[in-house]
Amino acid sequence: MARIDETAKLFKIYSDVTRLRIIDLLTQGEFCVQDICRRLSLQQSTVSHQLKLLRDENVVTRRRDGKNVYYALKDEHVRTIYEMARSHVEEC
Amino acid sequence: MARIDETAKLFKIYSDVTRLRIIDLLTQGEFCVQDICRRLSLQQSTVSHQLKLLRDENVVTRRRDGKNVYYALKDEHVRTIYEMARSHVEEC
DNA sequence: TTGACATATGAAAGTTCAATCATATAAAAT
DNA sequence: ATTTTATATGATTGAACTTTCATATGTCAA
Repeated sequence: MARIDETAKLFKIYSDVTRLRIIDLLTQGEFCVQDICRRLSLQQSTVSHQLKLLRDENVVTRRRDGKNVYYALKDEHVRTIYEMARSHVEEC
Repeated sequence: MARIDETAKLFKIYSDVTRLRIIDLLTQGEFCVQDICRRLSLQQSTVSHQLKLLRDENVVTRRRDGKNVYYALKDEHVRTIYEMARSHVEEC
């Protein structure tokens, strides 16, 4: 039962369009918050809130460099999950 | 953009504990609505509503036999996605 | 040390979604 | 035909989630 809860949680973090757009961008590399805002036309607050959720679920890593904070996908796992889902969607 | 929307939708259908419990049960075979209710201790209405969502997203198939309606996982795709997510959770 | 820029975060507002209730439809049994 | 059993579904309520607004925190430059 706890296993199913965890699985639902895994799917949930990827189930929001804003978060998925951020993840999609991060497949291209590391970006700071501003970059993400500009590229995706999102408010800074929205992005920071979603990045916090992604961080809490170990989807992204955080690195501060001066005033900027850079985010990147945590590991290949994340990339794999995203790519797999994307390719599954293509097939339909 | 439409691709990302579709991907989010795919993740969303798997992101609810009740739906995931139903999917988990259906990995064992075909069950009618009542069976699902009994096995998972859920109300008939709850189960029917969730089965409708799963049907709309092509996760399950429906087969009527007399008064009963039997549901099963639509294809191996669904099984693959679920198994993959589960095994990913195990690793953490 | 003050001002400017970047990010984070609490609270309120807005939105989506699941469970429940009531009821409709469908099939079989009497 | 009517009752019983199984399933589906519209409407409502309540909870969970996302966005926005306002503001706080952190870093650098002047």
